[in-house]
Amino acid sequence: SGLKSEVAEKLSDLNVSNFVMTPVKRNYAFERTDVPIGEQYVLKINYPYKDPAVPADLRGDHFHALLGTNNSALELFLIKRKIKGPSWLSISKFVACPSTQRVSWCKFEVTVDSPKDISVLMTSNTLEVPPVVVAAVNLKTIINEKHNVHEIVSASVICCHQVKIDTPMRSEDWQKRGTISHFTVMRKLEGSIFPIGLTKEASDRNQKAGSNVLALESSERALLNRLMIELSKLDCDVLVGHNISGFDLDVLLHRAQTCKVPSSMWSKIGRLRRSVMPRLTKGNTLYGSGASPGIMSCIAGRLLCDTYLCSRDLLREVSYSLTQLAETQLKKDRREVSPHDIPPMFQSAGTLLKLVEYGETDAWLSLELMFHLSVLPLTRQLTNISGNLWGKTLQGARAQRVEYLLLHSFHAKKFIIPDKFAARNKELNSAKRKLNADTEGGNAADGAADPSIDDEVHHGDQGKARKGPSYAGGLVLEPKKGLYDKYILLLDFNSLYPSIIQEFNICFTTVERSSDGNLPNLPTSKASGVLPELLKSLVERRRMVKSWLKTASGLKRQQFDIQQQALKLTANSMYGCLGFSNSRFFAKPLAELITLQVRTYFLSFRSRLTNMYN
DNA sequence: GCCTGGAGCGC
DNA sequence: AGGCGCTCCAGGC
Repeated sequence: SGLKSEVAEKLSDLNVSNFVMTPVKRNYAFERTDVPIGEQYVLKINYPYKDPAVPADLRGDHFHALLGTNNSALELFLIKRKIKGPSWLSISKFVACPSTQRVSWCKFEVTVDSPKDISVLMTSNTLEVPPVVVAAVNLKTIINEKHNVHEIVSASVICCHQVKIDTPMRSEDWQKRGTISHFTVMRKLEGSIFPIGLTKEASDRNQKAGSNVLALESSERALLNRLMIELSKLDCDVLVGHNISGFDLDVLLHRAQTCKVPSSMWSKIGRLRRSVMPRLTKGNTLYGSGASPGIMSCIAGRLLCDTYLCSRDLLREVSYSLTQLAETQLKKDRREVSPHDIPPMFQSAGTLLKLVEYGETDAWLSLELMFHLSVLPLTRQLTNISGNLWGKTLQGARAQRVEYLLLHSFHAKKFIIPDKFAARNKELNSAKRKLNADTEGGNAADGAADPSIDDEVHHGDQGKARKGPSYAGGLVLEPKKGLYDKYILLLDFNSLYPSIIQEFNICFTTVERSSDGNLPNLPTSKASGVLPELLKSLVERRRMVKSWLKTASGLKRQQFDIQQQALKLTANSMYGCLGFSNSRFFAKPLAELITLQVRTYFLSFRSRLTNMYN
């Protein structure tokens, strides 16, 4: 037909030679006004990722919108293969990779031709969840005054070889003999030697342990090399540390760079072979905002658990320092060592062995904190519910969890899903940038503020300019002052917002949005929307798990408890993302409609109560 | 005395 | 890199 030949022509203009086109039936229900709502025939185009992407704003005589032009390969893979978090996969066809062509440090690497050769194993319920290897890392550094940087003098690792990810681990579970190993690698200060007796002590310890538990190196470079070799031997699945993403990894990779550690060494911090060090600092310089994308790419293939960030998320404390948390959470004393305390410790073997002890203790405390908070089972559950990446859940990324939950749900019901950056906003933003640049570069004496900028600050639906609320939320009644000494009734609704969404069938698919963005009407359609169905299934799953919880005991019970918490958390997170202007599923009219129903319901509930009890 | 914005808590 | 509602407080005018 005309459409096919037009598309074929446009694709060959882009040098895309190998493509497949199929007419398919798909639904659309999102915010683009140039795409009709409801079911229709669309042309699905497939071609390899090696070829360039089609510009999202490309139009033709036979088509007037393009969607999904810029989807990431990873997202497409997870959504289309219906992979929801860590699970057993079955790979039907693969070839083992010859050692010369490997891209990873993995013991076993395969190449798969088509994503369709990979599918979630349906019979996986009967399979045991495999344990993972967790390595806790702690660096001790001194400060180089001249360059104002940290230099590493010692690195300690505590490794736990049999960590369960489906149930919490009690101390006696993970502290079992034979499942834990430890080592510290230390170096001497520049231009000096190790204190007398240290070398002997180290070799004694190593002999007694039957392995290298204390390695002494002559330079920072040698220390880093040794650390990488030991870490690659452990080949851990999870790296853990207190503020590891804000400090240890950053220092480690910067020092590897400065000391010219070869890439064949430093890249063993992750599971991907790399030859060039990525840009380590990029954008987020804010303290406590997690590791930079460059750092994260270095540890690809391993999960990162920062107990400082986890504690901030899961606990309510005055301070989240390891010392404070060790005291309040673990009931343990911790000795604080600042970088300035360290150089004097090099004067005697005794104090230097203390430094080894402090390093290993810190790694241990961070590990213990991770188990104490059940970080791995909880984040794994959340990830299995939403179907995102476990590593992202470990970094927080709540909005992304909801995004994946909805991506999976809508894809399963044959909906075209919204693009990551709506083409409309992109055009708008770039146009605005251009406008600003023109104003600045042009006549600065003009003085008058650009009305479009002003406009954005006040309305502020998108962007960081938003300060005040953009729509009405919950209703708070004026309290009636006085002393109530007879009865005080506390009423708590079960998941109020999710219940309202279900009760009034509020969904992208059911609510008709007006083009001016005004408050829409309640849906009249009987057919259940995707959001209400999704919430219903989450609530049902939770009810089920809670019923198992009643009769279970021990580890099983804790496992169910974590699962039901995760289900509740997921259901309750969804509304927040509807009102989040940077969300891919941002739909202010829906969020507004939900809060309106909550207010209306609340007022009618109050009048029923006052009628009943006067 | 009035207004505004940020912090911090609540759901 | 969920939302809004409310109180308190500091600071500018």
